[in-house]
Amino acid sequence: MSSRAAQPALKTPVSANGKRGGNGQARHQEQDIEVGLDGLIGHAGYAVRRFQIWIFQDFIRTLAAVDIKPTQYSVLTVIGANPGLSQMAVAKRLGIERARLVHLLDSLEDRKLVRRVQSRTDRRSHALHLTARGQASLRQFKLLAAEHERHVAEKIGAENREQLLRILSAFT
Amino acid sequence: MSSRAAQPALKTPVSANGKRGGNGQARHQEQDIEVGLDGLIGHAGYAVRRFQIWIFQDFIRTLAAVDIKPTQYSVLTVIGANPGLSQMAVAKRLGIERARLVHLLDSLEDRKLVRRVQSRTDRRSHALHLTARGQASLRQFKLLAAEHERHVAEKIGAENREQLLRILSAFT
DNA sequence: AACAATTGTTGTCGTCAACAACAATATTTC
DNA sequence: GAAATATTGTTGTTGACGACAACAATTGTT
Repeated sequence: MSSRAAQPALKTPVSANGKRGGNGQARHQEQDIEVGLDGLIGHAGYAVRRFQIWIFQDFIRTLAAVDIKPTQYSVLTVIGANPGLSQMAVAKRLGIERARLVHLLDSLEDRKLVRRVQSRTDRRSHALHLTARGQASLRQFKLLAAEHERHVAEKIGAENREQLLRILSAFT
Repeated sequence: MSSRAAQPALKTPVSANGKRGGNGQARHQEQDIEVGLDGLIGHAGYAVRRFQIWIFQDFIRTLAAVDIKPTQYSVLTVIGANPGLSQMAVAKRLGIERARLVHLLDSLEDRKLVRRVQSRTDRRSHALHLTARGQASLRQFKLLAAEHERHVAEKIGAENREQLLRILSAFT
């Protein structure tokens, strides 16, 4: 571990401020002081959560001009690769609830990127297709997404990114 | 569903066709058919998101008996390692908004795990401390969190987990 | 034909991030 | 030292999101 005690240490680098030379002048520099994470370091979940936040923010920023968020991109990509899928199938594949997918598709349909076509084989379900505009747009989105992916590579290193994809390939 | 789920996904995107009449009998087995992710594979963000969902669910499940969620655990850990921190400092360190931290601390204070002590050097701020009960509880939480971490190692492999932590160490 | 399951839809609830506004207090500036 | 500015904790609002529950229409099952 790094510097600080791993156990219930009552002393801490941060609170030193309170005891030390104790003149009443407390300048607000607490923010600069190193705050120990203790047990949090070594937790995969914490690192993954922080990384996921970063990566989503970069995706949103990179695709801000076209106003496409990660979930929307994933829906468009799956429909583009598998035209005619039902909403249930898309939801299942992406781990989205069908109730949520309804709103996502409403938005994408409003933007004329997706069409819900009544299925002839099952009148309950809708066959999902990209419109011509949706296909053209998706091509552009993919270019921007590739740029985002380059940002990731810059951030963590190209070979680290490869390793990451390999390690997490089971979750796709 | 659609008769033959559009296409065998991984192979040919049906794009060009669209009009292939041959739908025949529709058995509802679309769910079993492999749905291609196309461009989604190779996107770090997608894999990371799915993994993060899995890892949080396992954490919540593993610590369900003590009713501690990931964010609560991170707050307790940081306070335990750095007693006397202000709410602002904790929020900044963990990337939580201070508005959100208010509710988190309300809950933890109700459960007698944390105490907000009025700071003598800055009457605006609260010095955060674990109660005796909070310290004892945190020790138990850490044991359960370690068990969760073992689940992660089982899921992706111990050395893959190590690599992951190394790759993402910059985000902690 | 009666019953059960699936699909899309609507709605509610709880979590969470992102803001905005505010009172109390602290710091800075003149 | 007084006024202007900034920070801290708090409350509230908004919107995205997952988890559920209920429902009509339709399909599958017995």
